[in-house]
Amino acid sequence: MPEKKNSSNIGSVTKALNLVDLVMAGPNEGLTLSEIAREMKSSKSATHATLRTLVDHNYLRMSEPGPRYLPGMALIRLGDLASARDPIASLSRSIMNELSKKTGLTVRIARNYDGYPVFIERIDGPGVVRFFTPLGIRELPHVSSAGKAILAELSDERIREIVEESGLEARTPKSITTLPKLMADIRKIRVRGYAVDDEEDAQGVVCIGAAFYDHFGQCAGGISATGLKSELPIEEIAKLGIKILKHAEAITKKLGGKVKVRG
Amino acid sequence: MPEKKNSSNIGSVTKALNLVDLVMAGPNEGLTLSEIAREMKSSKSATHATLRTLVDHNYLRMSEPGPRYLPGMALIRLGDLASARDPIASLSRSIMNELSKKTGLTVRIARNYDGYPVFIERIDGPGVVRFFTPLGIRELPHVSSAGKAILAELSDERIREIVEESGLEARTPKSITTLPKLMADIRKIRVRGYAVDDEEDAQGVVCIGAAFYDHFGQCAGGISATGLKSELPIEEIAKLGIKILKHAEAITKKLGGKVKVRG
DNA sequence: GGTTCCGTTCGGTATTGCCGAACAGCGTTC
DNA sequence: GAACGCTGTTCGGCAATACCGAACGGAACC
Repeated sequence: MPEKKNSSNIGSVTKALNLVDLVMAGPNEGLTLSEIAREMKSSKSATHATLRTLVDHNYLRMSEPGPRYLPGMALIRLGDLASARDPIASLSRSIMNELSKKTGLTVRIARNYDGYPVFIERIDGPGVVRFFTPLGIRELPHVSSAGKAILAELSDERIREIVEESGLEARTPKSITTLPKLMADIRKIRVRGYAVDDEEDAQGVVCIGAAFYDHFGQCAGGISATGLKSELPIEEIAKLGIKILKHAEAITKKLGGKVKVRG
Repeated sequence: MPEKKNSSNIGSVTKALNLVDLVMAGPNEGLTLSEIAREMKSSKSATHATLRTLVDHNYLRMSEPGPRYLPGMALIRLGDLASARDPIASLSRSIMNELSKKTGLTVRIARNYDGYPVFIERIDGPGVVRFFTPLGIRELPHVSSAGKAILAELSDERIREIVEESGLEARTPKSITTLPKLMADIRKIRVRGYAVDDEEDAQGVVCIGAAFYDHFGQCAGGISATGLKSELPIEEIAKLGIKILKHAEAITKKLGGKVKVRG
């Protein structure tokens, strides 16, 4: 996913990084050299050289019997390091754990990336249900509680910009798909301090989120708790909202920020 | 850390990947272009092009005010994906959680990489103490319980090879530094099924580990629990060993392997 | 044994990534 | 205020180098 198609990038590096993404998106058994070369529309020899370089750096590894390429251990190493070096992720971890234990829900935090949420850490709930929630991806802001909590911290002007940029895609019949409806929800969020995603991203899935702030008073991101609709009756949501707001404030304090006063 | 200095690698890609490592090893505030160019012994313009490519792919990002380079969100994305795609890591997670909850210890699993342990997942204990335990790195096998548990599954011949390759570095006064002592410990591990690292890697830190097996009957890796020596009296260790062995067997079953019968 | 995939290696070509110089934006210092 | 040092950025020219295609060697399958 090359976000910006900036020219004057180094071609061989771009190719190598795209190749990593290709292997990551590939099947669990891995991909063969020929498959990769075909997909990359490049010669086998050139692809081979790139692959060897990536294998030498452990970005990829070869499967045990068949010569197939798989994700390598350097990716785990870099991900772990990046997570450990991210002040928001590392400072929030204990608070996320606490929230997950108290509520039994899956807890996530997102960074505020120019108004868009990027989830950077996740603590799965104890139940058998696992939510498909990839990390490190710039997500649409209007279909997650953390995203909406971040949106609510922006100016109305900036919200309109973002909506114009990326639209209001309907993930479910309950998704917010018009700007007036979104703004109405944003106003509610600004008053009560927490956001609710009631099956707006996935059917049967509810999540509640609140924003936290850095030492500049800027919105640094949002924390959210996710669960099944059947486990979260309406009357619980308000209570949970307050609880999540409290945990968001705890993160704000850890980041050295000022807790927002709500009227 | 380029493991093998294989020639005929793609230079610009190698440079780019080394550059990622450089930023990862750098300070939390990030590195400037000039600093990176100096360190890489390359011109600013060339380094700039490489950096831009990495930023476009989100491997790196720029710090908010000052133009400094920091780890990007793609690393978290790839690490999360790699972890999710690793069958050992994803199948073991629930078992690791259970073990951590029961014991209150930090639980880790390592893959068997040609006899060397590579830790791929970690669940921190509830306490305030955090152990510095990076993931995705080929570690020395003789200073961790998971490493020794994996070693015990190899032939004596292979163990000698590994010791010759990487030596027996002393991390603490209690580290095993001679082959006969290592072999004596290995024999004990083979009998009782679990390995103990009694302050052999770090002072005041104890860990206990056991191996698990894949459907070929090969040792796929090891699981270990880590805690402070003061929390783990000698008489507890045997009990804990049995407990960890049981959890290792649970992982073996999930991997479709056969549980080893011990005499 | 033939056929068809696979992965790997090897030179020739021209693409392309490198360098150094020059420019522009800040902050400090004199 | 102006000069300096440090940034990051851009541009053209040269040479290195990453590409390609062909050829080889091995495995699997018919």
